Amino acid sequence: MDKQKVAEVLEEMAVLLELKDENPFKIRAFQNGARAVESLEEDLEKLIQENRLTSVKGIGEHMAKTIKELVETERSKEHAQLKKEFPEGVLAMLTIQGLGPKKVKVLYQKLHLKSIPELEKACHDHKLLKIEGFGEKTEENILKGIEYLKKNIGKHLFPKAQEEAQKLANYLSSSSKVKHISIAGSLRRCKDSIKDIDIVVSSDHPQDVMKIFTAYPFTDRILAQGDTKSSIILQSGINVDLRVVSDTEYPFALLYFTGSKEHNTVMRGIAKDKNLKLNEYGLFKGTKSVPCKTEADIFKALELSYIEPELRENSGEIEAAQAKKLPTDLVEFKDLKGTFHNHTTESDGANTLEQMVEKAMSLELDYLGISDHSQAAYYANGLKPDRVKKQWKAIDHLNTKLKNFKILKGTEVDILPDGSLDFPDSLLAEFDFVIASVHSKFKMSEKDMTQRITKALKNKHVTMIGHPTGRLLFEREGYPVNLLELVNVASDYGKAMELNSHPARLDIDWKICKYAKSKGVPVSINPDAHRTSGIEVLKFGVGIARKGWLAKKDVLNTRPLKEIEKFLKSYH
DNA sequence: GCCGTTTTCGGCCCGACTGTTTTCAGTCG
Repeated sequence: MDKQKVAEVLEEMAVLLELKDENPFKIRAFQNGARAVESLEEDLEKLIQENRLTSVKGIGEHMAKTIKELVETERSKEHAQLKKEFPEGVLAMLTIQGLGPKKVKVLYQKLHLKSIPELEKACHDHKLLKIEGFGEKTEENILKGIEYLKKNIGKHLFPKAQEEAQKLANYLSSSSKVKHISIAGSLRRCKDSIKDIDIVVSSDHPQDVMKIFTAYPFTDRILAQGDTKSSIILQSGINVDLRVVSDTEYPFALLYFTGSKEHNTVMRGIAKDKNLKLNEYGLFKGTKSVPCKTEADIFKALELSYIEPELRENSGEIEAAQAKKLPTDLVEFKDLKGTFHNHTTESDGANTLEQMVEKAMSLELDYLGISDHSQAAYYANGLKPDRVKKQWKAIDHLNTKLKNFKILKGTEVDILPDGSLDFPDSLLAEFDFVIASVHSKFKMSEKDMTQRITKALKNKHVTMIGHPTGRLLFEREGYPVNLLELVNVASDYGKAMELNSHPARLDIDWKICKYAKSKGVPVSINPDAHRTSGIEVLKFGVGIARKGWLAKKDVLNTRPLKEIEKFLKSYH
């Protein structure tokens, strides 16, 4: 069992202990243990072999034994014992907003509710009112929470779907029967939430390819198997459609199955205007087909500039392609020269300043902005001014030792409910950059929230707003805020906007990126990294930025260090 | 359960909000 898996088991044990109403500090010990394992720099198996597990902070005798057991036998007796006490569905209830372990435990013990559907019915029948501590509002909120979960059922975050798709694509490519292969659909378009995986293959032996496909070892169920199309459900629960076509059909199939549906509809209309017919098999003039070897050829045949897959949402890209006004140099990962918004062990990060810097250097970045939390973020071990100054010293010291790399001193300062900031201006003035974020009091009216954030953005020391809507995909809606107005203010005051690259955030949304670009507001692609591997999520931010039509010049952190320092100086 | 320039027990990040109560428990960040 690998680190990630071990951490997940420990995390689940913490949840089960919570359900059992165990000592809260014991629960936290398991959570800490999980985090410690997950953020291990060293090889877990090596640590076990050399009997050094307990030397890791947060792992004691007991946890070390459990981890060893998990790695060596793939299971833990204690974990199995805990799981036996609560049915699966009871754990699932915890994913409902506003329902924690205490309430779930009562629902299970008093009403014998064992799953979300049972809970839903009980709410409709007003059975919860009988229990002390539960009222009408609670029932309403639970139902709302269930609604929200249902809305997102069967959807997956981009990285999860991407990983599964890539694994499967690699498996298929290893067959000599597969000539061309591409991941298509919403994954290829870099959408932030993915419903299923589409793969397009060209082959002279479609039946063989289908056999190989349905024999994929990580298949849970085969839904359909034909000569051109087969569908399976993976063990991870993701649906996969495979299309197999001939080599000549391949570019057309790829275009068609990349979509979007709306984009395809307009494309077919354009073909029709030229007396042509476009479908997944080809482009036809009467019964004669127009030969195209690549997607680019198809666009050319329709007198359009090439449209990158990320842009194919029918949101103006076809008109722009007709007018030859599409951005030609969409941002790429290699364009990023540095990045902001990174946490260290000073606040709630899992890795030290040194480790974060080392990672950034390995990604060939030239600068890294450190922005630990401010004092109001107690839960995240936010820094008081004296600790900020200590960190500055550490950064200064490390900077003198670094060649061709610079650490920028920043903060992720809390925006307090009245729009004021969690540090005095005198302190803010001394940071290289300031990210201002909302972490509290989400339930404000849109007007009040917009005012609150606007006030923060207007503070002359603030560089940008962090995760501007606070959304967590599939978990929580963002707070209500008028983003267009925020972008307008950013434009007026010469500020930047953050594109938080965390796959569950991807905040601001790609649609807002487009608006920011139109207003000349630079977008900063930030990782919001809480560990070294967290910096790698920048690639997802790049995907969203591309989707939002951002070219290299529209992204703040494609600028070289010298330019960035000049830009940041304007905030002093 | 983990930790300790406090060595074998006592402390472990805090505060706001909500909905339930009528003084507070549960949840969240």
